[in-house]
Amino acid sequence: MSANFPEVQTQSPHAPAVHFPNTLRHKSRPAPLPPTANHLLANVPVAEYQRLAPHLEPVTLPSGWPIHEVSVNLKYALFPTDGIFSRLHVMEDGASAAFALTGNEGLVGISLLMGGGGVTTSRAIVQSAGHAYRLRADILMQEFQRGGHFRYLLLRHSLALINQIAQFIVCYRHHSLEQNFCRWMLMSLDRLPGNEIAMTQELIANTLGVRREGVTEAAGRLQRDGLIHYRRGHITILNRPALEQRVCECYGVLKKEYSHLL
Amino acid sequence: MSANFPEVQTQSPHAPAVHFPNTLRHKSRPAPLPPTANHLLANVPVAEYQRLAPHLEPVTLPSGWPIHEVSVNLKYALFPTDGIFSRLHVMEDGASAAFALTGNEGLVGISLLMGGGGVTTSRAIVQSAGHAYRLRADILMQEFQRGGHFRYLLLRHSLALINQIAQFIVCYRHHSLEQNFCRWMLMSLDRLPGNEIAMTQELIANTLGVRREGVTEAAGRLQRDGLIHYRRGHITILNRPALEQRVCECYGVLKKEYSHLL
DNA sequence: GGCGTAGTGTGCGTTGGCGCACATAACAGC
DNA sequence: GCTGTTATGTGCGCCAACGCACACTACGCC
Repeated sequence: MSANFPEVQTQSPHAPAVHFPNTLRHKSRPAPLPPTANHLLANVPVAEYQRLAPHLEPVTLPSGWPIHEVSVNLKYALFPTDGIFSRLHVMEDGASAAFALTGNEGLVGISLLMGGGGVTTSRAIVQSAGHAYRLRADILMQEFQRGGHFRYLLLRHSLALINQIAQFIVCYRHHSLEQNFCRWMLMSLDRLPGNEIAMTQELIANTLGVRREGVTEAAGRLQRDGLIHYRRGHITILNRPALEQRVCECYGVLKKEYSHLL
Repeated sequence: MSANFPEVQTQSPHAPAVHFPNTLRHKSRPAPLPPTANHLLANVPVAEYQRLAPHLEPVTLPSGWPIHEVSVNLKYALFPTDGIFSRLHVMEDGASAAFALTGNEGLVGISLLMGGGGVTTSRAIVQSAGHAYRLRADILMQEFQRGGHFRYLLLRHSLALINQIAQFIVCYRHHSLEQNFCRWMLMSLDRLPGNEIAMTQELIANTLGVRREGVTEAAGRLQRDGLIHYRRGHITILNRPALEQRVCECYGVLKKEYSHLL
């Protein structure tokens, strides 16, 4: 719990337990990446960047860390440099589904920009450990109000987010569990350095909003066909082209949308 | 096809045929509603409103009218005063699902604001005939850039839209066809004057991303239980409280979110 | 190096929604 | 009123995903 982490903002004092194996902190080295590893920050003009830079504080985010719960007031926005961040909509009975997945192409904390006062309506967690730079809400807003290129970038990213969520809708609605799973793996892979994803099938199931056993079966099929290999909590992609063959169109659409951002 | 209508912007010259029975134009009287019947416009401060007012052109929108297709450049944003507007994400094979439903609380044409250059990634159609005021893209952008309260309202609405789509995700994922259907009816009803919705089961099925027969069955059950009555293309809600009993939590969540906007 | 827990495998029966193929009925236009 | 079209009703078989129950096993920890 070093001061490096963004303040945890939980609604209830009895938030679901989240595990932070000590090893994780060893595995992930101190952030070697500059803020410009984040595509948004990288594209901010120098004049604007110089105003922001002093306020960018590096944070290390271990896998499973809850960035924020529902109905909290955000104090910071996060600009990831590596790792993956997942936004989940959770229902009363605990059922959930991810509606967005963000890496170093975006930011977490949209509701700050959009006049929501930073009040969240969803849960955000660290899907894959990584690093980010956090920016105080007031500094973010101040720069956003100035209306330079920074604002353009943030709005443009918000639009991409809307499109991503809309695509998730049809994907969840019309495609099979296996296709959802393939899309999720490829999207994750695009935001990770290697070809391995560290995540339990249970968590994947929560992310996709399906049964854990369903993930087991799909993963089993894909392993049998030699596309992936997995062991407790780790998926290794062996044959990415074959995976792209098997995924639904949604992956391609989202990837194209993402490329437009650059 | 009076000049009153917003210019139709189709990608292909062979867009799917849309029917406009002449009667529809008779049923819907000439727009008696002022621009301020739209909640966004109603809340703009006078000084800003006076800049916009000269550019607001009334349009009449018949049921089924395609506001825009995918991949077109929007020339106008629409501020509805009545009627319902539905945004659909369509896939290659034609399968679709609505990801948002907008009445006089919002606007259609978000992508103009968000730096997308008004290039759409979805289809928008008129679900229930109504009226709107259209605003030229350049005027909209100009006022948006000024950064007054108008911009705040537009951003706030965009956030509500994001939350709406996210809620749709879990609703589609975890709730039954019948619950989706009930939610859709209640949301539509909230945006309509009477207690009748004019829409065929075929179109409802496209909106919800399910089979037409599934809608027939669900509607049959609800009619048998006395909650609704329907005839070719018309649903009348007879027992709204019972419907609210039967709908999933999503309706309540969305309604609450919407009330925050006011 | 054993122990316990968290993660995974498997096998049911159940079911909601799909796809297809028609039958039937309501309404619009003449 | 007649007629053609468009909307709705119904009955299949089928299958993906569910819910539950209970193995099994890998790995982290002491």
